[in-house]
Amino acid sequence: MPAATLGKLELAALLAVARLDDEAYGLAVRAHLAGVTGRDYSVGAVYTTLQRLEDKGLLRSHASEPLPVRGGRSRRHFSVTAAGARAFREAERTAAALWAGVGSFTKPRLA
Amino acid sequence: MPAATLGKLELAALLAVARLDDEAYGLAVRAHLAGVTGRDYSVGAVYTTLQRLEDKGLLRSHASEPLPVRGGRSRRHFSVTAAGARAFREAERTAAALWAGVGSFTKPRLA
DNA sequence: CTTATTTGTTCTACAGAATAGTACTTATGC
DNA sequence: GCATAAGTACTATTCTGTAGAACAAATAAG
Repeated sequence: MPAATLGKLELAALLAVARLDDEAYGLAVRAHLAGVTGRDYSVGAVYTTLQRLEDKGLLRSHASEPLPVRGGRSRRHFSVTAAGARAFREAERTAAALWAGVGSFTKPRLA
Repeated sequence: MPAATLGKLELAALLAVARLDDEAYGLAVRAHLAGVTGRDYSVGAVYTTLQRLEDKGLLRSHASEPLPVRGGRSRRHFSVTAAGARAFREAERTAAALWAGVGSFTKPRLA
């Protein structure tokens, strides 16, 4: 199976992990998503999505050592797998095709 | 309600209608989607989506006169409403923000 | 040391979107 | 009238989106 296509939040989360790189853990991803999409996803929404991506083999995770700061408990760090990178590029191609030609389409013809 | 965000197929269908303009009816949209996304959506998938968009007020439709060709029955033509155009632009902004900075990200760091 | 506070993650549920498949309708062509 | 083509509508099932509360672990406070 060609991994079917990613959902929108899934894709956004995948990109977030890729970008955050070493800092890619649950709450950080959530914060990043808030910045990028302009909306506030619930904690559950984010973790569920990350979990699904890992189940699909697009992400992998490992627990970090606790940090010596207040509330500094162990984090679950995510990273993109090879399959994840592929899915990512495919999504990129599709998105490009989708939006191609509509660049100057800021004023669609209304009925 | 801020119209919630559009699903991926919904967005693709909205764009298809906008582009096809006068030729935006069920099967044509379906064909366009196939070209753009590279995958074959079932007939049902397309109509269900278009219907949803109309229910949300992002599209409107009207029946055309039957064409004098074999099988040329009346088509249901769709067009983008003002609300649809707004949704469209908002999706465009979000997509831009999402992909911004990942342009040269064709080779994500793997774990 | 006992409690409060902070950061982080897991669990449980449900609504909505994606998607397929089949049936139904209306034209034309013989 | 009957076969065929082009379209659309209906029904059902799975997957994704999304929220909210519960749970865990670490340090700061008193």
